[in-house]
Amino acid sequence: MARAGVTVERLTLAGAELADEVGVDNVTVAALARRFGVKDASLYFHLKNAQDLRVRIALLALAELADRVGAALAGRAGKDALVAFANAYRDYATQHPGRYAAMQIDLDPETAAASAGVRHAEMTRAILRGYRLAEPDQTDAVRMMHSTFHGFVSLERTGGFRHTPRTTDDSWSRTLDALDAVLSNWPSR
Amino acid sequence: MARAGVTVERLTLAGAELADEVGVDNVTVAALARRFGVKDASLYFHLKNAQDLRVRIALLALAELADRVGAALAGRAGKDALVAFANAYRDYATQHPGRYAAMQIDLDPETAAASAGVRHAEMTRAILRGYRLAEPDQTDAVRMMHSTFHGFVSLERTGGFRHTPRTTDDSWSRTLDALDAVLSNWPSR
DNA sequence: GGTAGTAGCCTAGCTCTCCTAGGCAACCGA
DNA sequence: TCGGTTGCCTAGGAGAGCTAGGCTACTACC
Repeated sequence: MARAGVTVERLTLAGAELADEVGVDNVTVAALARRFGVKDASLYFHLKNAQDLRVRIALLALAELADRVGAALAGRAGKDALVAFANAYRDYATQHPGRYAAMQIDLDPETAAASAGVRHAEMTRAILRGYRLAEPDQTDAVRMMHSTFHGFVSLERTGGFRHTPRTTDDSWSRTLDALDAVLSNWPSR
Repeated sequence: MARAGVTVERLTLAGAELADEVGVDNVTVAALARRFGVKDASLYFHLKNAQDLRVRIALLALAELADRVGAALAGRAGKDALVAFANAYRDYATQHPGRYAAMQIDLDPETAAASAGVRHAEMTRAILRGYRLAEPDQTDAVRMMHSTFHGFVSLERTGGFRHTPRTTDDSWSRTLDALDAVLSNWPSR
């Protein structure tokens, strides 16, 4: 009997594609096995369990997004960098909704610390260099920025903005203007 | 045989409690049936299916949150109203993580239109009256506000801020200051 | 080039969830 | 008091998650 050539890497990638097609919640070990023409039980040789698969997809997505954001950020500063970061972030979520949703699962601390999430944090802080914020304002600003990006993208995905006619692209652009404005003029205590 | 007295309302409430205890994803028809001392199949007399249950929990949560926010907003205006709204929102998410997570599920348009989500939108717009923003800035500001709240609360829940020592309460407070500042001085095109 | 060991897949089978079909008993109104 | 409806039941199928144990293809080493 010919071997299917299954590896954890191929499983994770196929799982990520599956997530983008049918949503993370519908990424099952059984469906993935079918995609490889293999029995579901066979995948437990490569994966600890179903949650392990989802965590791997999340880590892949984090790394991919960090790569994209890093590339978008190269050679830019100030508002230019802010907009590039934000658009790379939003574009990734739009093109890979399943991967983006997978990123939101709760990683345990050590896994999170070893993930590309750390690179995200560094890059977010790098943007703020253009705005000259000292601690603890910097941390607060990083958190606000991340909240705005994630919140907007997340609400846009789940249809939270659907009831108003205005295009989300326009609101996104103006939200970035507003974010730039408040970062440039961070209110003092 | 004595009847258990199961109703859709009681099921929804118990489902919401279950969601807060074990997470929305673990709210199963079977677990709910056990809680009522009844067979799982019996619940399908009251519920269409498992998704129906989750939608009902989401609608309950939306209504509860709208009530809280409405109460918090009474007699307030300007930044005072903004902070009251934001804290009511965040407190609800903290006290009812399962309900809050349930709120994020994608409702179909007519269900959403009939939900308390409409009241949320109205109240969010009401806050902005204190900031004197005209359309389309108002819509953009509403979206940014909602994004910031949801993003912050959501990241806080999933542990996105865990890697930095600063307390999230402090960052939250400063984020609201920043939001107030940018709403007071909304950048023109 | 034979063979021992391991890696990669299999079948069988358990539990759990979701859901349907069909049955019976408790309650309610006429 | 006697249908009719309501509320629960049992039985059972499909699919997901996962374990145990077995067979086979490849690899490495002599």
